[in-house]
Amino acid sequence: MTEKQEKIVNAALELFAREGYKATSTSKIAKEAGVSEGLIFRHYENKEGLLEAIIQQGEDRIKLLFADIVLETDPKEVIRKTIDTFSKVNKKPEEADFWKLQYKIKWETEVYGEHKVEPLLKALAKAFEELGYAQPLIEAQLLLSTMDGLATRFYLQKTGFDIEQHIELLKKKYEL
Amino acid sequence: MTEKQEKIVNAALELFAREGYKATSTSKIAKEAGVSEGLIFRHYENKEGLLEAIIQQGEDRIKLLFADIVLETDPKEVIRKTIDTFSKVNKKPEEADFWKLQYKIKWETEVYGEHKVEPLLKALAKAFEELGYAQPLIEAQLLLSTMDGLATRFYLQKTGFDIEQHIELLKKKYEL
Amino acid sequence: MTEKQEKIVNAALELFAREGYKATSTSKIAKEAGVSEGLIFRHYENKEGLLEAIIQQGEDRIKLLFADIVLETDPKEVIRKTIDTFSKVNKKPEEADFWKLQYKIKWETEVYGEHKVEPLLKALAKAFEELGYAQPLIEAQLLLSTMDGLATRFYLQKTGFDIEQHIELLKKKYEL
Amino acid sequence: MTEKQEKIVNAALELFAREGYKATSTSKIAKEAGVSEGLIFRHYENKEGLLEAIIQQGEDRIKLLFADIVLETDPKEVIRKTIDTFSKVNKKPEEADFWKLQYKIKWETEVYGEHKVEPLLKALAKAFEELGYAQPLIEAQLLLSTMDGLATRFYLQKTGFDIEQHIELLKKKYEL
DNA sequence: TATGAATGAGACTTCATTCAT
DNA sequence: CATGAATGAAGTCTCATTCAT
Repeated sequence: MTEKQEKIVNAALELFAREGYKATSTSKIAKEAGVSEGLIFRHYENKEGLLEAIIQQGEDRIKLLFADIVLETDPKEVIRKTIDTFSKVNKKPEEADFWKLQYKIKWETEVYGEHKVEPLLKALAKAFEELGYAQPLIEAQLLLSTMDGLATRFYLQKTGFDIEQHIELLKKKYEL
Repeated sequence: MTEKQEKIVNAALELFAREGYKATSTSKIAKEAGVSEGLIFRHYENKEGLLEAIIQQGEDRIKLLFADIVLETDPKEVIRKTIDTFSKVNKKPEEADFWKLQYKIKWETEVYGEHKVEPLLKALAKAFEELGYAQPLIEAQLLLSTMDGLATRFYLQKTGFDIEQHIELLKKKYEL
Repeated sequence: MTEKQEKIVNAALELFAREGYKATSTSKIAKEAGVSEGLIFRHYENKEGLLEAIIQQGEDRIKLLFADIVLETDPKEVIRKTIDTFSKVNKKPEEADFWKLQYKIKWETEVYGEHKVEPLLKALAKAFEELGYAQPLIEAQLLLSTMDGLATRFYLQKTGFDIEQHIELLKKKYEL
Repeated sequence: MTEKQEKIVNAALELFAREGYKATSTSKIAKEAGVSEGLIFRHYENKEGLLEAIIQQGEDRIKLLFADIVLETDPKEVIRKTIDTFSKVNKKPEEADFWKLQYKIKWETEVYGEHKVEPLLKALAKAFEELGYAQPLIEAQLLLSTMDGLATRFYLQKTGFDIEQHIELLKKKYEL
């Protein structure tokens, strides 16, 4: 990846996250990246190709994040790490765009991206099972949904939404 | 609202919900509505104006839905009704577009629309307080977030996502 | 066909004939026609659609020209009229663009457009047969090819190429 | 001419012949030739320069082909050789692109290239004169036009156009 | 010699919006 | 009220060409 290529990806990531994929023009991306518009297409063929490259990057990053959790054996630890990873990640402001895009893009592409969280879901379900929960899979899905919902608020509700308290409450509910 | 006006709104609602606001052209709306493109602008001045009209309609409808809950005095009933209203509404296929748009538009406009749920949030918080929960407001927000997250999955995860089971589990957690 | 539509077609015809289809930009057409570029696409969907409309027009016109010949019963008349129609047509300067395009477009689209001359070919073959020529179909094809070749020179050879003399010679060869 | 230069010319020849000059991008040529795009411009300055080089090559080749005919003294032989050369050349499939381009390029550049056939034309006219034809120059031009027309069909009419029969008929007409 | 990143102009096309009818 | 022709700006993408390496 050349230097300019990186600039393109960064600019696109920021703009897609802020304004949305459709609402971001390639000329805006080029201007923001300080690059000629044509270069985008030399490297990515398509505006969509650019998006896909960014999404792919995201997927790799997510897998990396979850790898640690999936290998964990203590069930309580699995749940705790899941919640913590999620909360930690959202707090790094320099990665905010990246994560916001992951949520936003779901609604623009209408692809939920189940497979991305599949390993995590399985690990969570197993953990809940070991802890004796009645419906471990549903339980796991519910937890992930709750965190999805919290993220939505976190990213869209401008006025100080303090996610920390919700995280704490959530942990208490799972006796962590 | 004339007959044609209604056709416009319905077509726009469906298309905005399915394809997104930005991705829906006024010409597509006109074609879908069986109306000339110019007519849209006679009635709504703007594409944005059309969206606002639809959002306004939505707000009215949501207020109506919640009015009943807000007046409820039994705290457990408040929580139960909140969950049930949400689950009932998502199940009516003829209203699916309407609700989907509510979720989708948040991400396109980056406006969470806090005020829409404010009364419901207050009622829930009061209910949790009366039931002796330690952090009633956080508790209320967490519940709403969970339902937001469930809706996201419901609307975006194509392969049979059975929301019913999650609803049941959720109720159990609140001892309903 | 509205007034502006006609202007578009005329400008396109002229430019396609002069510069070629590929080498003519829609913006040039719009400018030449005194019309906004967008209008071209409202009426023709595509640059290609515009070309097709023009070609279709041509086909209709050609059919009309040939209709007369095909109905002729005297075999010598059939051949004479074929040659004369061809020579007359090429001489009208206001139609030059139209005919030039017919020839030029063959090479850009790589479609010979056999079907266009099929009825004429049949009529010629029948005429040659009645006149006792040994290979009437080949004879007919050869005549048409000769006229194709003459047209090529006529349209491309800038310095005075006097087609009249060739026509006369051709007629003599068929004893007309 | 280096090896890569040859690859460029060959690729360009094929693409220009198949798709046309305007419709062939330098990037397509580079890809087809297995060469970097920049190299084309190191060797030819221009896309147009590349075309001219190819055309020049063609001219040399044509002169070579005709040299033999021009030196012939027997008038009937001149005519026969002209027709045969033309028919032989079109039958070699590995040279098809080369010849097709000669025809095609006329229409894209609107240059008939009279000078290329001038010596041949003169030789033919002389032959017809010696054979006592009334209008030897017109006669010569007519013959060349016929062959032009046949070539057009040969190159553009996909469904089996058997040029052999036309050649035979043509010869008969000149009592060869 | 050869590459391939980079560019700027311009290609085709879509879009929201206006306006005469 | 309603149409649909018309527009100008902007959108995505392609292209010939340049240049540092």
